[in-house]
Amino acid sequence: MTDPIRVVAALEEIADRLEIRGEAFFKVRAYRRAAQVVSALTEDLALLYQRGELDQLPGIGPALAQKIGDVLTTGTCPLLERLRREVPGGLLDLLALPGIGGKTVGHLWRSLGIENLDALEEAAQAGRLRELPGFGEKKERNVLAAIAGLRRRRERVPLGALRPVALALVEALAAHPAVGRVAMAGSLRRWRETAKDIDLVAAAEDPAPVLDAFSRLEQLDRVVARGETKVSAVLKTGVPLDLRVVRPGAYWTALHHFTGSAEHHVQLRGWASERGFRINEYELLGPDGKPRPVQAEEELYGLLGLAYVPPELREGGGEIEAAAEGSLPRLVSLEDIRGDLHAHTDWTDGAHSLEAMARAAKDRGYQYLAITDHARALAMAGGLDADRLRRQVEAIRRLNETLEGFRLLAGIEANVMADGSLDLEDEVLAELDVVVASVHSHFNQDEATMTRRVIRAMENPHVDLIAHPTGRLLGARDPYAIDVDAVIEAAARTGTALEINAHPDRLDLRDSHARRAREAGVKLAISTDAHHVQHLGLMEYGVGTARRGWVEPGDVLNAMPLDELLAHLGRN
DNA sequence: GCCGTTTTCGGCCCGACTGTTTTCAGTCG
Repeated sequence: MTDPIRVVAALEEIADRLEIRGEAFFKVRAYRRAAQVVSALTEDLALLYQRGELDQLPGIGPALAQKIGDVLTTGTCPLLERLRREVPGGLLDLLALPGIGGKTVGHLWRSLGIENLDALEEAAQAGRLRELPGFGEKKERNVLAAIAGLRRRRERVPLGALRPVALALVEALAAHPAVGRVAMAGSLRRWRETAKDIDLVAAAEDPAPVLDAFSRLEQLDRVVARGETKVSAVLKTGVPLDLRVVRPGAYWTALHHFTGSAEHHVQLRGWASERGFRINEYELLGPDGKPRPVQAEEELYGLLGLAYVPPELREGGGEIEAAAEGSLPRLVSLEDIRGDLHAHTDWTDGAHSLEAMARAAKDRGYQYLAITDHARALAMAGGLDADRLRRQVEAIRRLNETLEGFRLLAGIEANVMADGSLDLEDEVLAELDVVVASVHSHFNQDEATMTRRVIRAMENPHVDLIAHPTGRLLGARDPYAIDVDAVIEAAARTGTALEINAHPDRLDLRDSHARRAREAGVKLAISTDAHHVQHLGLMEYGVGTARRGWVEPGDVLNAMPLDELLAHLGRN
């Protein structure tokens, strides 16, 4: 039986290809909507199928139920296969270009015979796009810029796409009887926001059977190189991957070596050599030239007279000096997090009810969850106007009476309009526990205008924090032009917190900005922006990013217990 | 393609913006 994720992917692919083919808008939307319904499902999709209850789901009738059933049992369906023959796959890449949608892709294909990114780039460079109705020179330039941006982003894959894959591979390896220890290394272990490849390190007395078993894993597309201790392969998703298998005695030095970063190693080896030590992939050699046994990474640093440097800090950003003088931060961890300050419900574009979100947060051991649905300017998401918001606040207050040891906070994600005003009146905002403000429109303002706009929003005394302050979508959209340092300065001055949006497609603020913010004394909120109960689990990505920014629990708004948080927000 | 105290056809979350137009199509959230 196929994974529900495959079903969602198939429905979305059908929608994309139908749209390119010029199919009726509402038909396309029916497939998109079905994909959303399936992905938000809390019941077991396969079970619903077996009971013949798929067409009970909202937006799913006999035709879609049939197709979902086909995909569940066979991995595909006749319509999808036909569309794959009729619509070139290269056109799907074009949909990822900002400013290009299904209709335009269809025109480009039918009028100019463009079937992929390269052909589009060539046509734009040759000035052939402006021949199309609705196209001009400016749009042609925008297309070229969009292609360049897409290429730049695709060199590295967002952490959120690779980490689960790496964890699954680690799990598969750990199950092998010959494997002692195994872990992911490289930039994934350092929680870097994107990665070029997956690095795994394992310990085994005899590497050969482990390498054999690994080479046969179904996730691999092909093995590129195979040596005594190493396999290089490419996953079916096209991501390169290295596994090294070393003898148990060399595991910790190998893990450390392959965790990096290169810059950290350069500095660490410099420090070590000044003290007569040498470090390589397999061992730590003392001033006497003899290897020192290393049973953990802590020991490696300890033998060199340094405090343990967590992987997230190993970037050559002053961590060696700090480890030497004992001034490394006590990094925030998942256990410090007491709640989540940015979440959506089915009152707007979230998948689940207030109660379901509250229960999920409570089950995670949280003390609180802020409901911050979209405000009215985000019309497509069903943004709340003052009346509906007040009704939601009432519903939250009522629900709180039934939730023991847990509190839903009534909030809003207000839109920062083009001029920096908000799309709800101050008197409404004053009734809320927490006000999150964010930019969802006019992304292409110049830097000065955008910066003034966000700062004006922070100057509103009701605004508690700015969500995803730079607006980027990893691998999809560059940040808008904004002077982050000016925003940090204004945040410090106005006492406004800045969000580290934990969604792995955002991670915004990014690590380096988070570090500058905390140094300026700005409070940070690590928030998931959950639109689904499962998104609450993305918190670890935000924490990873915060750790890379040297963030301590005391810097984090949602590391505060409820009463302290309410006092900080000025609401008791 | 789905759906129905607007019920078997004719609707289907909506408003702003952009780049192209001279009244609008396409995109975005």
